[in-house]
Amino acid sequence: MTKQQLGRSGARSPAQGYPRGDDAGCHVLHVDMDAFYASVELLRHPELVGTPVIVAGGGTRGVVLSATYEARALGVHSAMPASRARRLCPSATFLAPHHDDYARISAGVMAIFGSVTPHVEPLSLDEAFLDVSGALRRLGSPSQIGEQIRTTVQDEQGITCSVGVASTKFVAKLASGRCKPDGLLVVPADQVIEFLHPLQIGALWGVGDKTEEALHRLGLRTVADLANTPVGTLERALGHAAGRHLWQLAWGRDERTVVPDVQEKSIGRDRTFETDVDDPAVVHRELLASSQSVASQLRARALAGRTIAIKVRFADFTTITRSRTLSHPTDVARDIYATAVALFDALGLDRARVRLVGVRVEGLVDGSTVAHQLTLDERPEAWRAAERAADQAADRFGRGVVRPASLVEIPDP
DNA sequence: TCTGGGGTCCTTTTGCCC
DNA sequence: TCTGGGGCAAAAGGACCC
Repeated sequence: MTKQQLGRSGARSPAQGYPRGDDAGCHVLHVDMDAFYASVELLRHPELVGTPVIVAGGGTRGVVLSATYEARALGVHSAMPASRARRLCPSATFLAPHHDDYARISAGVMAIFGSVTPHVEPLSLDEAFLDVSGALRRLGSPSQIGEQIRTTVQDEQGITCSVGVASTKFVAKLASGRCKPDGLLVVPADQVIEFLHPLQIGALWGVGDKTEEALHRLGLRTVADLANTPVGTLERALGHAAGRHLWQLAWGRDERTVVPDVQEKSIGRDRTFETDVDDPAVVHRELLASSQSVASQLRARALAGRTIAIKVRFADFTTITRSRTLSHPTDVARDIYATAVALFDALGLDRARVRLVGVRVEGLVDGSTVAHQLTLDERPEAWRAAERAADQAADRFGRGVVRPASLVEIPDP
């Protein structure tokens, strides 16, 4: 494992190789698990360590969720259609995902972060920002803390992670990406520009295919090119917010702080059918199942929402959304479903081939303070009570028992 | 090569009110 | 009564992230 100019430390090398003061002011850590889903699968399949392993969504239409580095070496990457991955890498072991395992390991990892500092901002199951400025006296320098985290995660959870250490969130994020797998990279505060400017534009957090294309059209390829372009030009090409934001990032400026306890803004569920569907009754059934799933998640988190949105993706992959805002927030599946079906039926589809449907509830508020008023049904409290009872039964006997019963209980209007 | 499922944020359009 | 426009919220779409 090589040590790069900015202070990469390899797998087990100690943190004390850094010049004193190297990480001064670098109070933001970005910790990212390496090939998270695949690594968790290897815990159950140790015989596959060192071989190409690909975790892919179920069904014929799955995509790659995660792949070991042996598979990545052959060109496999996440979000790639599983069918293509199979062609690229026929010798790989394909495994179905086990989300409960990932959630359990993730909770363990987040608990380790929490023992370092309360200032933890999870971004997903497998990564988080930490602000360690309050932990320096107790635990050492930021890079020492990073190494402690790496060791503890490896010892307690059996998987490796990479840590970026920097003075801002987005540089920490880029740093962790550039020392993967199983590394740690410090970007000293006075070397941020040297770190950023040689990078390709597409490496920036927030630049995807479309934005990269737009910037290439302006003849810009590196972060230095971006930094040396008038901000007005970027605003015209990318929109006001994105243009200005990227220009700021190109100069290493990122005011965002680590925010623990970020509140969710929406909860939803969508499903891709195994084969395209043109029967409205089948779509309705899926809307019902999704409405029930969303409602029970809302109740489990004591949330309710006012805006119901549906998403419909057609066979040609064009996607539309429709939404309606209710007079009061709800966490009742029956209300969500009634709204979702009304939105879908209003599309007036004449047996169009539907690939995916989804239901999302937005405008979330604290569900415990919501006054439960009459909305779509004259007896909403009765329905809430019935659905709560179903929640409890599901807790006790498992989802499989209750869901079909609920499907029968709530007739199509 | 044929594209998941969970989200966030931003922009543009539209309808409404004054 | 007609017209214009500002301001606002909701709706819709799209880009992006993991």
